[in-house]
Amino acid sequence: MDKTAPFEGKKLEIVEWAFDRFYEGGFHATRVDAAMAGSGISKRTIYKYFTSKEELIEAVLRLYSERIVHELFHPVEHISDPQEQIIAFFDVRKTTGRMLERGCLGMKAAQEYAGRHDGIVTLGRYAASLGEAKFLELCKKAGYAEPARLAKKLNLVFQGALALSHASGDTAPFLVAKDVVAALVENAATTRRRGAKTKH
Amino acid sequence: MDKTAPFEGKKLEIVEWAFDRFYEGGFHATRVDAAMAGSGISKRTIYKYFTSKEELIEAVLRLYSERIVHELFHPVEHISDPQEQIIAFFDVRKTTGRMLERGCLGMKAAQEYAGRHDGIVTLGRYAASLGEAKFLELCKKAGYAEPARLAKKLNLVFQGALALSHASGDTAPFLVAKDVVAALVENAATTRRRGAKTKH
DNA sequence: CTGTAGGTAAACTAAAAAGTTTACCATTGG
DNA sequence: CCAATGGTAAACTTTTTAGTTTACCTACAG
Repeated sequence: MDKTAPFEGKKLEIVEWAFDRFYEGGFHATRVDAAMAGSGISKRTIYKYFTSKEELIEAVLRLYSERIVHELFHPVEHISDPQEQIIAFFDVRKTTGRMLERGCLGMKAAQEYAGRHDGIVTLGRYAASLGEAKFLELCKKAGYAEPARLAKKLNLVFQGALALSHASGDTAPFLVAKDVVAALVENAATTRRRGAKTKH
Repeated sequence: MDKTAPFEGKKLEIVEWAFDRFYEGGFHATRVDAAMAGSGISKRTIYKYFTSKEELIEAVLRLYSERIVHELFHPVEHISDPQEQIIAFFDVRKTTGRMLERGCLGMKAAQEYAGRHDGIVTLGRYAASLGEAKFLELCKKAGYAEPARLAKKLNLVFQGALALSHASGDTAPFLVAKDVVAALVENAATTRRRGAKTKH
């Protein structure tokens, strides 16, 4: 079976359960037993579908990438104006799930396994890069003067909100982030309309 | 001896060495042996000064709080204008050490030990809160209209830059952050001068 | 010279966690 | 009914790691 294909049946069930446990408890700190406790899934079954804890973690990170798209990007995709879409992205009421208040799992993985497991690090970094890629796409579409620069700023604010929401356990930092983002994109739009070029 | 007192002698030497190792490798992922390998300090000595790995980690977090003050706050303290001090804070050339490109150790600790070790979580959260407290102090001093709100924004940008610098391994995100911060404080200053009130 | 303080190195023990094996159970198609 | 499939539960083995013990080294005060 193709490793990059979406998971199915029991395998999906395992990965979905493990996803939440690792997300809450961290990878090293969450033991395989603890990760599956309460799921009704036996350790035997896990090792039938995965050769090691690390392989299970890789699967969790693939699921994480999918969920970023489905839970964060998809809910605002219908907004045709890219600038409005960017702002709506930071409006927690328009996104589903609890991913915003649990930090970036990709970064967590990349940090925990830096120098220890390349596959995990690569998948983690990839997931963590999806945000900036999406912002870049939207900034280009909006026709801002320096899309790459603005996308980096938006991603910075996004990562900050993610980190602080994680620390505090609620999404209040996203309200703060939305303010900052609104100022950034409105300023970029003004600059664009005036045809002026931001000097640095 | 007072636990909150700065460390001395051998104890300080142990904590300083462990600091870097835990910072690089994470707490759970870094074993006590691995943490002290190459230091010339034996495990015997560690357990003479600390009763457990967790107690050593608490000491590391106390050192981290001290270093935030010494390496991040102190180098810009001489700047009398609070607004300039805030901007200088994001100028990586004016800060010492490599703390900016290794993420927030306090957050890392609080996340890894959430629900596992209260002392570590408390110390981690405390260290992570020092930035916002400092920003709040400076925003008040500068006389901005909504100091708490602006301090939250600045902290958000700071945490974002910290996270991204950690992920990329260099401090380039702080250059991006500086731009965002400059826009934020300049806008706040303008608003203050005009006596206008930002609605939201 | 000698013993005490403070340390290293490395073997050891105990506990925990990864991964395996064995025994068993439930469903389903023939 | 019965064999095959696909799973649970729990005991087990192996590996890893926290923490301990033992033996030894070095500087130095008396």
